[in-house]
Amino acid sequence: MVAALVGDPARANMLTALLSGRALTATELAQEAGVTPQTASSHLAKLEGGGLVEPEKQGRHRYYRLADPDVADVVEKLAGLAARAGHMRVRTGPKEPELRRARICYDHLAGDLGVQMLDSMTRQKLVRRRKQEIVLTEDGKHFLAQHLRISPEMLAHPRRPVCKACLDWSARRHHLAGTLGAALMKRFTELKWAARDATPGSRVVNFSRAGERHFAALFGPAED
Amino acid sequence: MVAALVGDPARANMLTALLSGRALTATELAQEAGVTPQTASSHLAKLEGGGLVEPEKQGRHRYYRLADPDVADVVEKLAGLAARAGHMRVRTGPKEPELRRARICYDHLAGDLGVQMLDSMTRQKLVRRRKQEIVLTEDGKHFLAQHLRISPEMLAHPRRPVCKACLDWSARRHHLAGTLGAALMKRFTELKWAARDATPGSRVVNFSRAGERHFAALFGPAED
DNA sequence: ACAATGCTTCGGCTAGCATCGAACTATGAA
DNA sequence: TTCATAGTTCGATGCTAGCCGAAGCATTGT
Repeated sequence: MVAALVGDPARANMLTALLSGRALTATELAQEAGVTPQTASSHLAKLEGGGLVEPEKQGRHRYYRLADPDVADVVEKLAGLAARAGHMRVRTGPKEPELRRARICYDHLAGDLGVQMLDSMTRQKLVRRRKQEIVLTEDGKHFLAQHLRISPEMLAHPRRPVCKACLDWSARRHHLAGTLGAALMKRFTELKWAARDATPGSRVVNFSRAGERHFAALFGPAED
Repeated sequence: MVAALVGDPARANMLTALLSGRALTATELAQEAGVTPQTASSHLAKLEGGGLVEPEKQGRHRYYRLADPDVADVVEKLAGLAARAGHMRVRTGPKEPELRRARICYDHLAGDLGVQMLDSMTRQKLVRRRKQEIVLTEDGKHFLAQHLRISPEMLAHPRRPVCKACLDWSARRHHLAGTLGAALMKRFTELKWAARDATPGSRVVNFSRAGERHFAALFGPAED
């Protein structure tokens, strides 16, 4: 029975954490639920079996998201009933705004700006996307060479792809990984458009005023 | 947690039995759930504590009914999800055929006829569906104005969408909610095509002979 | 190659809870 | 009153399922 799945407190916590629409890793969900990773793994297997969540593998991470809007709808309504019965749940607030905006994911740009960049590149036909696959177009090569002094040779690597879609945890969209994603981040740093936060262990990326302007000129959001 | 209450099979059976809107006695619910009266009593106390059901004492009987339409809605949607996951409930036999055929879901039409209507509207291109989203087409606006005297202005609402997919519990498909779903049901009632069952608390919708004919003319099933 | 990280599987422990038998209260009928 | 029926409370039992420690894969990074 599906309701039994939602009934367990640990699983309920996971589902409410996923209500934001973001995809979360198994360990993050374990923390949200306050259980060890082993336990969380078991819960997630059950949720998946019940069709409530869907996994997406990404490297050695496993991102989970709600399977479909109906599930979110039911979980919300259930939470509503629970609230009315006096059983209010603590609301998870927005954690760190600057972390959502721009951060390092491995070696490339993630967060809202990372997502915006990939969106813009797609719109400008610098890359072509088909499902998870991304390829650099001829236009894209010219664009990179002209504006950022990035040549195709710099992107060659025996084992790593040039372009790769990487799931973003703050926005629930993809951003650009691969050697191109890394090269772009490296160039932004060299040009002093952006720098990783000084705090050790922090993944936040701070853009300078000028950097933000230049970035927007190249990869600004869609204008409606 | 409220979901845990619905999670237990015995309690879930009781709640689905109550979905008809009728009030049932404790012993009847015990039979529905397939447990002894003692066990049922304990379950009912819990459901009452969680605000899901409300008792009404009458002589030496205790009638239980669902506490309010929101509860019915959540239980239905939960059952819908369960059905989709293949974990179809054993007990969900055609207990009440007329309930499966046509009933009120908040303020719009649900059940087989509700699903059929949305299907037909999609097929006739009166609405366009993209995933969960439904939009009224120009054809649809003309159709509504011509056959049902429903104008787009009547559907405007600051916060409520015109069209919305709502998961149906008996059929495991979607039917039409939103201001359009409500307006259609209202018009059916005004035209005396259909009327809510007289039994207090019942959610059954009865179509008249003529009403059924008119409905079929507009939203009849696909002919193969 | 090796180590580190993310996640899963396995085994055993434990707590919670659904279940029922038996006894108790309350309403209604003779 | 006495009996019958509806429903509850109590106590004992047994099963399920959540939980964690330890160990096993898989992927990535040095």
